[in-house]
Amino acid sequence: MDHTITGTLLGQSRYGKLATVIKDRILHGEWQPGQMLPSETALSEEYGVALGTIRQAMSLLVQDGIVQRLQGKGTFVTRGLNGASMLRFFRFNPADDVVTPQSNILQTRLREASAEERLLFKQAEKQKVLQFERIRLLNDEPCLLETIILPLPLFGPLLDLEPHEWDALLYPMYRNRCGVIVNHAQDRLSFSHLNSIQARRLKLNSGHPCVVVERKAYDLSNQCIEIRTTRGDAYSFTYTAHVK
Amino acid sequence: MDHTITGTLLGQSRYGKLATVIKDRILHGEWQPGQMLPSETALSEEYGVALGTIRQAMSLLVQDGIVQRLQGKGTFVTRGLNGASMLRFFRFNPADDVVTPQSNILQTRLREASAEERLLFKQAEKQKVLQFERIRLLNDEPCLLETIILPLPLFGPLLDLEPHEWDALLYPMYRNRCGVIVNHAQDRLSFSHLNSIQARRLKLNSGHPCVVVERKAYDLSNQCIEIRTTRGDAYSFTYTAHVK
DNA sequence: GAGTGGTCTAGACCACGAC
DNA sequence: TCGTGGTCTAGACCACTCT
Repeated sequence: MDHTITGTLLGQSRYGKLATVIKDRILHGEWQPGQMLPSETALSEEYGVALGTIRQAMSLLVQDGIVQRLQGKGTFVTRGLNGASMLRFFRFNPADDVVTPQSNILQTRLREASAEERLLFKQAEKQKVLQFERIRLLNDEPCLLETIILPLPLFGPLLDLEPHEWDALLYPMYRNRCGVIVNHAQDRLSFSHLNSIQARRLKLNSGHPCVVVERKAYDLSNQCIEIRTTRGDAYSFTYTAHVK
Repeated sequence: MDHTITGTLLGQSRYGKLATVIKDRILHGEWQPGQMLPSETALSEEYGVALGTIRQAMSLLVQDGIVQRLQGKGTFVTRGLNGASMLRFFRFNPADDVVTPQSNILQTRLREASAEERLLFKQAEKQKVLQFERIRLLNDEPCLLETIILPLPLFGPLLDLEPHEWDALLYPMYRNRCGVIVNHAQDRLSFSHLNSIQARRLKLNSGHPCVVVERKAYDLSNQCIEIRTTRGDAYSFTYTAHVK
């Protein structure tokens, strides 16, 4: 195979070009999530570069979170985020952290995408989005209320699901049913109050203080594939950030 | 000079040992913040290792935030955090971000360190701490209320200062007056309400919702050197976090 | 033992900054 | 022009995993 790196990608080092080329091959599905990439030596021969150059390219992909390297085993395409739970912003149960909360899908509806959503999702004109709400429960007590918006036609396979067919963890479900890998996300936190409907669902009083987490999730190619708004009791809010 | 890397640091790669050795030399003040380290070739000769090995050691120090490398210029010891402002958690003025808020020192007092503080600061028995409050203002309007605790004798040079002699930015002041470099910090966010004293100082009502940021700041050797608690209007709170 | 990534070497040349 | 870090090569050996 002639995968020789040409000079078409200007302004980059050789390993930079290699990284983007290999990334493209992954995005085109040449190697599926969880699968092993060719070994360093194989790639260095295929591209006609030194081992060290391949290694530098690979370390870029590791930084991007696109591949994962394991000594003695190989280099593997990432499976993306899985838990990435909103619970990391809240502390509902001081005792156990490892619990996966239950999930209740409340209602799903199909609607036209707004202008802003079409822009984020890079949708064509008059495309639709799938919007639904769900409640997450710990020990049968509601703790988080989520509104989730997904672009069509990418998430078409979810249209026919009954509420009880949804998994408790959405991101692995996106991968299995729609082939979508969630690679990273952006969370915006702010403070607000629950309206009466939200309050009833969380078994709190109307006007109760809450923290709002607005998440935009992206796939391997930096395409936004989910908009999620999560509300939880402000008194349960706790978050730890590391500065530089 | 015989700086040959011996086998005394077990379980590490050669560049790992080199990194800790060079880090120690920095911590012992051999090269001051802002100064240039010896070049790669000089270090490789001094330690009798290949250039690439020095480079790997250096990239570890870059990751640690201890040095900064500039092509064509050299490798420099970090000057640490400077602004690192609490304003990044709040949005008081949609227009301008670049403004440095004014600073008002309210009161300073010397007191015994609590057990927890002695532990964090690694203080000897019966050491004291310097505690003070300050208000930060934007356009002459108070926006943040801070309580700051510093260990003695490290921060002794600040004991004799009059309130007006304090700088608006504390971290550069720590460096200049006490030789303390703030390298990283841990912020813990939660939600609460202002008591009557806090409310009066922020010109808000008692019981007004607020966000509390509890910060622990550390120097180059991972020693905690400041405990800071900041309160601000919850309605001005906004924070963006990147997930993986 | 065969195959993987991790470490290390001893060179070479390039890109950038300062003088 | 010189010194700096950045890139690249073509080897070698080590540590780990699987079978």
